[in-house]
Amino acid sequence: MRDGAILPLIRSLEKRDVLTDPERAALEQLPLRMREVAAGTEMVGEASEPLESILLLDGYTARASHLRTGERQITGLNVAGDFIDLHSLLLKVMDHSVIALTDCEFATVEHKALRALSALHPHLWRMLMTTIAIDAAIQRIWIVDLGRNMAARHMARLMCELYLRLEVVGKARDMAFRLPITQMALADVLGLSIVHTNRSLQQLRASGAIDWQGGTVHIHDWDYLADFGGFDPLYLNMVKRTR
Amino acid sequence: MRDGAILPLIRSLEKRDVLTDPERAALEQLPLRMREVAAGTEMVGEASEPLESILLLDGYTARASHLRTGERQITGLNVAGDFIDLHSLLLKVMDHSVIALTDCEFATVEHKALRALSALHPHLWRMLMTTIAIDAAIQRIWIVDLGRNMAARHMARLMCELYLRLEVVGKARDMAFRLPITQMALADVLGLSIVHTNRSLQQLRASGAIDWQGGTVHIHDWDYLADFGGFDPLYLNMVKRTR
DNA sequence: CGCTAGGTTGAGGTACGTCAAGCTAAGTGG
DNA sequence: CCACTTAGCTTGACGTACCTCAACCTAGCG
Repeated sequence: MRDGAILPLIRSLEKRDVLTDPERAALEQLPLRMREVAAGTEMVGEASEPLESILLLDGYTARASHLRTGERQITGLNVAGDFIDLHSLLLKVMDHSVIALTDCEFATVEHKALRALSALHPHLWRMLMTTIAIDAAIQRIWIVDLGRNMAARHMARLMCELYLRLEVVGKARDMAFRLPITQMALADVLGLSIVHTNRSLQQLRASGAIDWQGGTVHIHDWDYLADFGGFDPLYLNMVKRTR
Repeated sequence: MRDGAILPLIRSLEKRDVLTDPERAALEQLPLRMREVAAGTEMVGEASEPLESILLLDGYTARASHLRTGERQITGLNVAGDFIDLHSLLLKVMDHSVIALTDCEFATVEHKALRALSALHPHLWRMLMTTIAIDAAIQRIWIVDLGRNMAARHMARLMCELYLRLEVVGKARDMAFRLPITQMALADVLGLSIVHTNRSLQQLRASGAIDWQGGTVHIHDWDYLADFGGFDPLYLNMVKRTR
């Protein structure tokens, strides 16, 4: 499992730009420490100051913030291939926690090793910085959904987004993907109550656009789903651009 | 006006880290093209591919996304000293537009010049990348507010955020700052209707926490405002850290 | 076989939105 | 100097998307 562990990241980067052989080699030679955690584990605590970044290899993690009332809002979802908390290298103090929504496999990389990478491979470093900018673009879409979209449309767009992000790293195909999380977690993504999340989901099911059973989402009508949710994949920047 | 134009940016960066003299000089020697626009101008269009980045010197700009229904959601506010669309250097295609909410002074810098900077001053470059990460942190707070906070609390937290961000660049002091934007613009920030924005504002006024007249916000009771909104400035990363 | 986590449903409440009207202040033209 | 316009703010009445509470259902598990 150690070999090829970094493949999802490479796939994700190559969706947007060309990796040279030396860059690819540099990534493959990054000193990774392989780890696993069970669903529900807090992987990085709020206000902590990590000395390493996390590369997610399998499963789902969430960036979560907690209010004084005990409520929780998830501000980001990460999938295999995502370099979670690359930004902890820049910001030092975590303004949120990272939680494993499912059982997860991941690798940790010391900040030291990443800084070395930045010195030796400036273009590769720029590609990694680009992933931070893409995360920010995704957050902007979430802001639009939370501010101006009805629950079911918000859910529709999220499903479109997840499908494309998972497809890039080979975790989704044939209009289906694993999503073994609870409706409570989804509610915290959408900023809804569990009850209303359930009802919005039923609305999508009733429309024939998707179903979600046994932890697997099937998209039956992509065109309808994307149109209903107002999904435009531009923000995911899944276009290869020359350097 | 050309001289010292970049001062707000320098102030903003020095709030978080130390600038060496060569770094400071490099910033001051950036080839800037000074410009002004009137309130309401679209400064960068959605789906455009800018070849320069904008450094805001005075006024307010907003990142805005439009829905098919014609509704608008503002996903970010920028103040003097903010390097807007630094990320356009990384992402190429704009996923949103940038709008002047007030009359604005700004400078444009060619991407070419910024790339040169990245090669010559890697640490300075990291500081600029850090501003992207901070933007993302602010967006996460907005997601939390939109998802889980009542309108008046959301507004309270926003006012705290704006005060601190403006104070860093010398645009706010004595618990007051200029905010000559319309309630419609504020509504698009908060994801509310104009009517409800107005009523939430009145609630804050009635509580004695703030008032907002003639385009100037006065914070009468910071402690109450921060507590009511659940404001914790951690996410703004306004702490100087050694490199 | 009982326990538990998670999903589903109904009933009633609330924080919002929408529509419509009236208000104020600044600007414009005669 | 005054009518007129216009953008923005404010208020009331009413509608709705979503929340809360509470119950029940289902499947997995010790």
